[in-house]
Amino acid sequence: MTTTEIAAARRREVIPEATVARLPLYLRALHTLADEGTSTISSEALAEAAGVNSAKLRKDLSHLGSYGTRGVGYDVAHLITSISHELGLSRRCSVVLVGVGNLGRALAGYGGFASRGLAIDALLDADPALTGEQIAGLTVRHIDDLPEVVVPGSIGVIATPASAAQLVCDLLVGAGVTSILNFAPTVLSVPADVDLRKVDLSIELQILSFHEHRKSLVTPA
Amino acid sequence: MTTTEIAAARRREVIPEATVARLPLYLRALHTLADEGTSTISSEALAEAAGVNSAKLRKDLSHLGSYGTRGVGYDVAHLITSISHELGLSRRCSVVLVGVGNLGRALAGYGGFASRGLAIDALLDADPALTGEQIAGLTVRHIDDLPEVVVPGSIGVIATPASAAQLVCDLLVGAGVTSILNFAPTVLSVPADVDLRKVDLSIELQILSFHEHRKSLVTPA
DNA sequence: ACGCGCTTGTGAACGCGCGCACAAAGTCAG
DNA sequence: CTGACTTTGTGCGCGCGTTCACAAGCGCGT
Ligand SMILES: NC(=O)c1ccc[n+]([C@@H]2O[C@H](COP(=O)([O-])OP(=O)(O)OC[C@H]3O[C@@H](n4cnc5c(N)ncnc54)[C@H](O)[C@@H]3O)[C@@H](O)[C@H]2O)c1
Ligand SMILES: NC(=O)c1ccc[n+]([C@@H]2O[C@H](COP(=O)([O-])OP(=O)(O)OC[C@H]3O[C@@H](n4cnc5c(N)ncnc54)[C@H](O)[C@@H]3O)[C@@H](O)[C@H]2O)c1
Repeated sequence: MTTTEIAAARRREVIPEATVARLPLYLRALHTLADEGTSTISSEALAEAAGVNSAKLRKDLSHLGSYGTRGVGYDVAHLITSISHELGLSRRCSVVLVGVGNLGRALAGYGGFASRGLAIDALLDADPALTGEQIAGLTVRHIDDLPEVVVPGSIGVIATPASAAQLVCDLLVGAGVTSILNFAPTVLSVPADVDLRKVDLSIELQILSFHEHRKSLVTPA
Repeated sequence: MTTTEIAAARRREVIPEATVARLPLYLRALHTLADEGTSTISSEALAEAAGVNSAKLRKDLSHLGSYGTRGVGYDVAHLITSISHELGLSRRCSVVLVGVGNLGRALAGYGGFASRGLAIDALLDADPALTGEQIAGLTVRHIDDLPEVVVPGSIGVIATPASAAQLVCDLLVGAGVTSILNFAPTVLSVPADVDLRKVDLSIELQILSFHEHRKSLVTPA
């Protein structure tokens, strides 16, 4: 890290969580725009492409300290660099996936991560029958090898059954992982310094089910 | 729907979106408790199991109009019935999945939905080579058959490449679907009366990447 | 050089959700 | 029956996030 970057990090205020969650959205829209040859874009147009309010977009970008030009808009290439750097995607980010079942295989074979600086670097499973198998160019290793594949900054992904999730989570934390994405439908407990996010498909469907149910109540068949 | 239910729906206030998102969490914890033979539980204990604040839990449940007993707690079985009904899970909810690729297959083979009143009823794909194939007890049908498999109240799931997502989305809306879950990394536009939720794994990883990057800044190696 | 029109950046108001803390309400023992 | 204990239901204040609306800033045409 250069001294310039350190200074920039100090100067920069803390970025609101809600903003962080939208930066990847902007980044995707910007990549699309760049591919189309667009070099400059207004907050209005970019907000439209990202599906958000333009004032919100401007406020979000202002947190980055990346300045647009009044009367013109934002420089697409500069914004991509700026957001990528802020998200830590400039230097490739290592991802360790635990649980190579139905979901794990789909994730391992997915190309959408690598294209944005994220790459799955290791596949782990407790099933001896799976270790050694080649999936998407990676060799499945035994869960006991976890400490060997974790490097500082690694992100852990849990795709095991719910019953094994807390155990695997503890192993990850023990190996030094401080950022975990959990697909198992369980509440996991982690130390305060570990970031834990979850993706729960059942919950998403149940939320939709709720609204569908509500619609059927106000509009009785 | 009985007149009692209509009356209940009228009496019940509108439930905050944040509460709706937590009901499935409570429901899961309650099912676990019921399986263990617990018949009564305090808000404190249930909140612990669901990983939320107990005051928040009580406020959430108060929206349901389901009353606990002071000094005792909540009746587990009654709460399960009450939440399930509120989420519209009492009568089975039909799910139509479009796009039987890596992710679509994983979803189709997943048993976690059916166990909670949600069941995938139809698999659709545009690839003629896939139509007729049996997956998880269902026959893959051609996307052109969409109108035939959609019933009132169906939930649509999009697991196609991003390039086809808006097209598929329009087809779903055209067929009468008003609740859609999208896995493709694109912004979709839908009429105002359609509920659209998205699950974006890349975004989750990028958010974790951001925090990991931040940690490395304040603790320079 | 200068003003016109466009776009950014942000001040301020609003609404929502969270969590503390407590009164009301019910249980249970004696 | 009474009193002590337990747990619910909620009033209230706080902080975050969203949005409107506008002043400040910049480029461009003339
Ligand atoms: N498949 C889906 O579409 C889907 C959808 C929603 C949620 N999920 C959740 O994602 C998780 C994985 O789902 P799946 O369908 O891939 O399950 P799966 O049973 O197909 O795969 C689980 C894998 O985890 C491995 N495993 C078990 N214990 C382990 C341990 N202690 N350490 C390492 N690996 C271990 C198993 O060997 C297996 O390969 C589950 O928690 C499931 O509830 C899956
Ligand atoms: N695989 C993953 O782990 C993963 C992770 C994150 C996001 N996603 C997203 O989920 C989506 C699906 O991913 P995937 O890996 O399963 O892709 P995939 O290419 O394996 O499967 C896509 C399927 O959609 C079908 N399809 C294409 N156009 C269609 C149309 N117009 N109508 C109906 N079906 C059509 C294809 O025939 C194919 O079977 C993609 O948008 C991807 O970005 C996938």
